[in-house]
Amino acid sequence: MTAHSPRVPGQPTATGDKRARILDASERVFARRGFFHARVSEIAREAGVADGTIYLYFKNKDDLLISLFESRMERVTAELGSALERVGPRPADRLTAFFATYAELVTAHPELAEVLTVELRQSSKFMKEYQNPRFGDFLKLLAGVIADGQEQDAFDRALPAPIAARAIFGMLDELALAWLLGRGEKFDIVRAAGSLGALVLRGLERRPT
Amino acid sequence: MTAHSPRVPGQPTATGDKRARILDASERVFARRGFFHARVSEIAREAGVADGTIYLYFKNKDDLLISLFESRMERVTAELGSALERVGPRPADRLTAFFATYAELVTAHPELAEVLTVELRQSSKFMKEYQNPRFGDFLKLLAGVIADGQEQDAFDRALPAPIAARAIFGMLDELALAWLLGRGEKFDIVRAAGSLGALVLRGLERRPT
Amino acid sequence: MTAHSPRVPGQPTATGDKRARILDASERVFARRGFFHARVSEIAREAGVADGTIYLYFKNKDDLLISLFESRMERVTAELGSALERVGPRPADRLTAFFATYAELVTAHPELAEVLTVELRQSSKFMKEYQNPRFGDFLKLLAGVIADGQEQDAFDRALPAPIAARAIFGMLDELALAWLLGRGEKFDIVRAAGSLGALVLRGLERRPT
Amino acid sequence: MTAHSPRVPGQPTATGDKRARILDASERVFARRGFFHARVSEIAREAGVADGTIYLYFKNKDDLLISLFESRMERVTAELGSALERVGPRPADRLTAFFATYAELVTAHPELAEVLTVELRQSSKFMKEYQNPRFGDFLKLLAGVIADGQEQDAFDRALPAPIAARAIFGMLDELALAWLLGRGEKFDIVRAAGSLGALVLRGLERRPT
DNA sequence: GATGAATGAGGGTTCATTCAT
DNA sequence: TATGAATGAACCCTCATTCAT
Repeated sequence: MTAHSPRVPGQPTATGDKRARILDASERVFARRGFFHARVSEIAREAGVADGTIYLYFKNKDDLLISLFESRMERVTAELGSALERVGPRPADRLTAFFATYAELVTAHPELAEVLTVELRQSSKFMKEYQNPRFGDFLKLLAGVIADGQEQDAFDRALPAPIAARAIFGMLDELALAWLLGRGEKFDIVRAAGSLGALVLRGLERRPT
Repeated sequence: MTAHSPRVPGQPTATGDKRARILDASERVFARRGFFHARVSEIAREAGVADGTIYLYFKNKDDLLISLFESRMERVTAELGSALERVGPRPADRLTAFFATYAELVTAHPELAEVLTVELRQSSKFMKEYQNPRFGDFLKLLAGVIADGQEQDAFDRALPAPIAARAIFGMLDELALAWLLGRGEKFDIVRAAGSLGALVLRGLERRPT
Repeated sequence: MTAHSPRVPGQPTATGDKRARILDASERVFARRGFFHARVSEIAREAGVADGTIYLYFKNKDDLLISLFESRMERVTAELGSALERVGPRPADRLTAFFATYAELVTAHPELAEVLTVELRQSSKFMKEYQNPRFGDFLKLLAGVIADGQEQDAFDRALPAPIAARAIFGMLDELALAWLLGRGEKFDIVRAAGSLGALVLRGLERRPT
Repeated sequence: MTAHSPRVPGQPTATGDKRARILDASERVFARRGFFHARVSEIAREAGVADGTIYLYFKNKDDLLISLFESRMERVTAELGSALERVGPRPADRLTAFFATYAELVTAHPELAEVLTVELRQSSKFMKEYQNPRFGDFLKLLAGVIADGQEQDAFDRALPAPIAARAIFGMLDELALAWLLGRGEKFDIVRAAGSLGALVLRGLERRPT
């Protein structure tokens, strides 16, 4: 590590470490309070840095949220991508794996889910200029599975793949929200996602005549 | 309606009219700015009343949002309810009508959709104590259709009806969001909802063996 | 009672009755909340009239306080005046009676005492233009007793009578305040006033050489 | 005092300086407008700080008033305490010094007197929970002088020392108020306090039979 | 006279952001 | 880089007062 640490993207540096700590803290605080009720100073305290330090790594509070989305959506998409690879090329298997893996991610990272579920939507509205490219990647991954199925004549073509992907995300997202808010009477989200996946698959699959 | 409108208790009066104007204004302003960025004074100006007047009808800004939800969800549920009645008793028909009617409501009332889609979620988080009974009614209507289908052996029983209802709402909600934000490249949401409804129906229906 | 009810000062009229109810209510509310924290609407509710009605009898909230002072100080001065008359002409007896009667008034009308003790002072500052003539009468009554004693060579002349009167009022006022705030551990204010009166009398009386 | 003032814990620092400036400003503004009419922004302007800075040092406007009381009563009690020490142990001398010093403090710090005289009373009512420990210390100092006199058989025992102290404070306080409000026709408060002190002393002293 | 719904000015307080150290 | 004290714009809400009925 030299005095002028070279910024290697994706490589943790001293700087990168502090940046990551701020992102982790903001994830917890946004999950706890929501974006608008979260205070920058609380994030700073939770990250163990001074308030001003946050502004060395992020332009402002909005940028912090956006950066958090990008960071986390990137991870989520990567995780789902490798899960799909593991199950092989068949669209039906991949779609099933998508549902299962998404549900597992939610249970493993409820704070992440809380932020993505609630705040992503908020932000997509009041930051219309922000195109959220990582969320686009996520949708493309899902749409790709569906488009593959359609091209292979395994899936019905009535619904354009991007719209189907969007609707499926809506299902999973709402399922996650219900699970997150239903503290106490929590249902089994992994099982529910499995049934939902089966339902969607049946709905998509072309019937042999 | 005579010049001296009779005071029928429980019926909207001159007072009810002002309350309604405030709710209408808040719907537009919340849709435009989002709840947090909306200023009470802007709602007042848009409603043609003084700032303080709002506080004669609503406890505070939060209560205004909650009241807006209750008012609008009640309407939406009523609208969907009568649409379901019109198509008769068959669960498959009712489910199809649900998808179609929801999409029509979104196109007819984009501001309402904007508020429900984006702010309902926000509020369900930061007002965890608020149980949102009207949204519950909405879900019950949908869950009832599914439960009926399951009882009549028309629909698969793998997924509990309330969870299926929740997931379907998520689909439609996300579809609405995509449509609302996709200014310019707007797809046909009614057609998309139709295809989605068919997909879900196929997924739910028990296959003849 | 004719249509234009003649305003006979000091005579209760239909109007006077409502005015009196408002004054009574304001006494209780000012005592309970203090002038600044008292709300006009609370006074109206307590008086059983509409908010606007108060403005038919009083110019504004300040005027309500001033009118309350005048009304109550008039009563207090009258009460003290007749007590002094009952004990005869001797300044020493009259001074003693003043202390005793003041203490009795406080115990009999704690709400009145609360208002006079706390709010009179506040108002004497922020309403410097208001000369408070009834409080002047009150002080004159007391100063008169002292001046009589001085003229009769019964009391020392070192202190001008108006200043002595003011100081004595300060004593009694502070005593009342201590008694009012000391809920629970209340001392016997009548006895304390008696001792204080004796102390002041000894201090005032010219010593036989 | 070196250029780099050493950080002695408990000693005023740069921070302490700003706090003191806010307290000084609030003293002037409260004296000028009264607590309720004083605006926080006016205090900030007068202190040469931003509005928000006040909230770094004080919880809210009420806390500012309370802190002002504590700060000033502490000073007053300290000043009176050292004056009493200077005149020696005799209760009669100490009581006389108390009257004189109090009057001198009022003339030297009229704004302080204005706040203590008018606002202390107000606050003791609407902040009943606030026990005002510094005012308690002040009263204890005075009560101590009287109790000493009573123990030494120099003063009459009819009146409990705390009540006598309270009454004497009432005298001085009312005297200060009359002096402060009597702009233009100001009497000589130091002389008046001297006469009053003599009066009280005569009243307290046990007569040789 | 009496009402009370409506008004709207006013202000305490918060908190994202800055910058001297 | 890092700090955190200081900033000051922004805003929700209160409540004395008015006036149409």
